[in-house]
This record gives sequence, C-alpha cells and structure tokens, in this order.
Amino acid sequence: MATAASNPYLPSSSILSSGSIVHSDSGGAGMQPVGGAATSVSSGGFRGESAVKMVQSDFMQGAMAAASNGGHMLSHAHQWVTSLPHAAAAAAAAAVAAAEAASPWSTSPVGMAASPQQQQQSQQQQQQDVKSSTAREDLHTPSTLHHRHLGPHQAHAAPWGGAAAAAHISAITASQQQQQQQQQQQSLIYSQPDEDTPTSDDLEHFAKQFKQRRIKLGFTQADVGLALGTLYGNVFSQTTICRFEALQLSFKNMCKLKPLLNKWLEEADSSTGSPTSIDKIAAQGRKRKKRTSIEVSVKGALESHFLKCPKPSAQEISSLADTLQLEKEVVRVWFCNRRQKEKRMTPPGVPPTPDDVYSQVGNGHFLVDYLKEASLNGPSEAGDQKVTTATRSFHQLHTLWASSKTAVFSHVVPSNQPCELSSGFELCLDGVLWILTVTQNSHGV
DNA sequence: ATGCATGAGTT
DNA sequence: ACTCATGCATA
Repeated sequence: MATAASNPYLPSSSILSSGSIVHSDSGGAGMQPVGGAATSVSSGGFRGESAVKMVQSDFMQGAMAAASNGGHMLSHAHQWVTSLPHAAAAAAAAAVAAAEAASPWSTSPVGMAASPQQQQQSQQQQQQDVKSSTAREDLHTPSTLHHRHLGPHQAHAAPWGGAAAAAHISAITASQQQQQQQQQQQSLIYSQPDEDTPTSDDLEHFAKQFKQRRIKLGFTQADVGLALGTLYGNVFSQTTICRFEALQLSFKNMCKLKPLLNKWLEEADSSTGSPTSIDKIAAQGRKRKKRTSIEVSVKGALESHFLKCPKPSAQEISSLADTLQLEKEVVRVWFCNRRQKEKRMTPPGVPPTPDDVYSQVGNGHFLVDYLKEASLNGPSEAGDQKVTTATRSFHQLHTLWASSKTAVFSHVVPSNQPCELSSGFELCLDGVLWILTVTQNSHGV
C-alpha cells in the first residue's frame, strides 16, 4: 500500500542528521526504579478509579484479526527482505493452516451474544469511534464523569471507550440496554455467574494470577506464546504475553486472549511434567524497516502536538515531519501508536483525582512537593544542593511523563521546540499551570 | 518491558 | 488514512 512499501527508507543510518538520535526511548522503561514499577504504578491508578467496570462482548473482530495474524508475514517481499523467507514462510503457512483448522473461537467459551453492557466514562469528544452506525445509540456517557482539570484541549479518549463504542453486537436485549448508562460510578456490578465477558477487575485479577502461576511453573512469556500456538494454533509472541500480564492491551483484546491463556494455565497446571514438544518457529523472514529512534526532545514535541491534536491531518503531519526532520511516515505511525497507547487497559485516561495529583513519585516525596520546592528555589543559578531537588523532580517528572503511566503525567507536555539546549515542560495540576525549564546547568521552575 | 512497525479490515 | 491486534528489535 501507500504505507511503507512506497517509501524509500534508509536501511540504517541517517534518518536525522546523525548521532542525534540513538538512545532516548529507554526513558520510560529503563528508568523505572524497580522491575514491576510500571505495573504497580499503573494498576494503582487503575484500581483507584475502578468503580467503572467494563464488560463487553464483541471479540469477533479480534478473533478475525487474530486469525489473520499468521498470514501477514508471508504476504510479500521487498526492500527490507534480507533473510530466509522460505523457512519462515513455511512455518507461517503451517501456522495459518493450523489456525484455520482449529479455529478456537468457533466454539469459544466466552459468551458471544452476551451483554453489551459496557460503557465507559468517556468523553470522547472528537473521537471517531462511532463506527457502529447501525447499532444502538452510543454512549456519550455524560455527567457521571469527574471533570478533568485540564482545561484546554480535548480530553483524551477514554481508555477503552473507543473499543467499547465499537460494540456492534446487535443481539442486545432491551433489558440490557438500559443498564449501560447507569452503573458506571457504581461499584455494584451485577456479575453473572457465568464467565461471560469479564469485567476489568476480572481481567486484572486473572492477569496477575496468570503471571504468578506461569512463573511458578517455570515458563517464560515466550514459552507461553509458543505453547498457545501448538495447543490452539495461535502463536503469540513474548510481547503479547507480556502485555497481557501488564494489562497493556485493549479490553477487547484482553477478553479474547484470556480464554486461551486460561486453558493453557489449566493444562500446564495439571501436567507437571514436560510440556508438549514445541519446536521453535524460525525467525521471521521478512526484514522490517530499521526501527527509528526518536530523540527525546523531538518526542517531546510530538507529545505536545498530540495533546493539542491527537489526530493531525496529513498536512499537519507533513509539516510536523518537516519541522522535526522526520519522515512523514514515521510521524504518522507515531501518532497512530500514541493513540493506541491511550486506549490500553492501563488507564491513562481515567480522570485524575486529587490523590493522583499528589501521588508519590519516589523517596517518600510527592510530586507536588517537588514542584513547590523547585518553585521556591526559583530560577536558580548554578548547580547547588537546592537545585538538586528541582533537578530530581524534573527527572522524576520527566520519567513518569515519558512513560505515560498515569493520567496525571500525561498532562505534562513539552512546551518548546528543541532549538537550544533547553527543554520545557508544562504541567497542569489543579488548574495551576507549571512550567518547568531545564537548561544546561541551572534548573528553574 | 516497550518503541516503532506491519498489515488486515474499516470508514 | 485510520483502527486494532501483534510483533521484531532493542533498551
């Protein structure tokens, strides 16, 4: 398509000037204090607001998508192809065949005509999600939400709102319809005895338990992925398993995978011996475009734009790409991924509560404290002990912001272009706009 | 564990 | 051109 295929990507080196790129990303992951920090942070915010339980039943789409996943790798070959497409193709083909034959979802354990009772506390304003032109009115879930003190721009789409809104299963029964709009803020969720569509809490719990058992049984995420392939014909990567455990998939996606993982779990649980004979699937044949590493400052600029406009037009993307000296395609993809990130289960979009705002950032301190301290220090001069605090707060802040783990930090936006050695960030807390600036040796707020 | 990427399916 | 499910490659 018009996407990658047509673009003459540079094999490796220069996408930007030169050494400017490299490193960067790691900010989010690498800087996390301890392994699992990300999880705890996100789940914390999640639970805090968990009055909203989401349930939904349409995973059809997901199933279809999954079914096709085995095939995409053998579709075609091109510029980046450099390695053995054959073996891979064969393997893939086999996988596809298996998948089609098995079609685990045809007899899916999950209720299919279930209740589309999900709704979200969304405030999807200019969001597009309204794909279900046919089915029911949509959920503009209004009033019930907390307001967000982020005045200006749009609120980000609700975490799962997008997907939820897509609910199209038409087998809605009158009785079910009504409940949708209500029960949001109520923790009272009728939980059907059956394991129909799980609630977000169910998923969270399952994921946690799954991970625990998996580790106890001595399996790696990759192992599970492969096992799923041999057992049900659908191979999954370590990445996917990882994301499942970390609740970093869309709600719908989580629902789709849960049954499979659950099966695996049961099986692995019982057969305490050597699992099935799984041979590794050869590495993929088709070579991807070299992963572009986007500079922090550039990333900040992108983030900034994203907050203003999550869905820039082609034109805007072009100019933005031009400004940042990035390929248009890279920018486009960045936005796509960024949007997708907003929709993951780990709730970036949950309305920030005061508690969130004052959430701890480490060392027993609170973010706001850091900011205040920093502000007292004022636009300090040289690097002293005092500045250290500000510095650290900034780093903390930046780290959290970079990883976008919580709603609070997602409001932190870079405010200026990286033409110099300084970079600025704005943070809106309780209606107060904070602007942090960092320069070479001094740090001011 | 996560950033950038691909591709099928939609709109 | 977008969304969504996924994953290679990498920090």
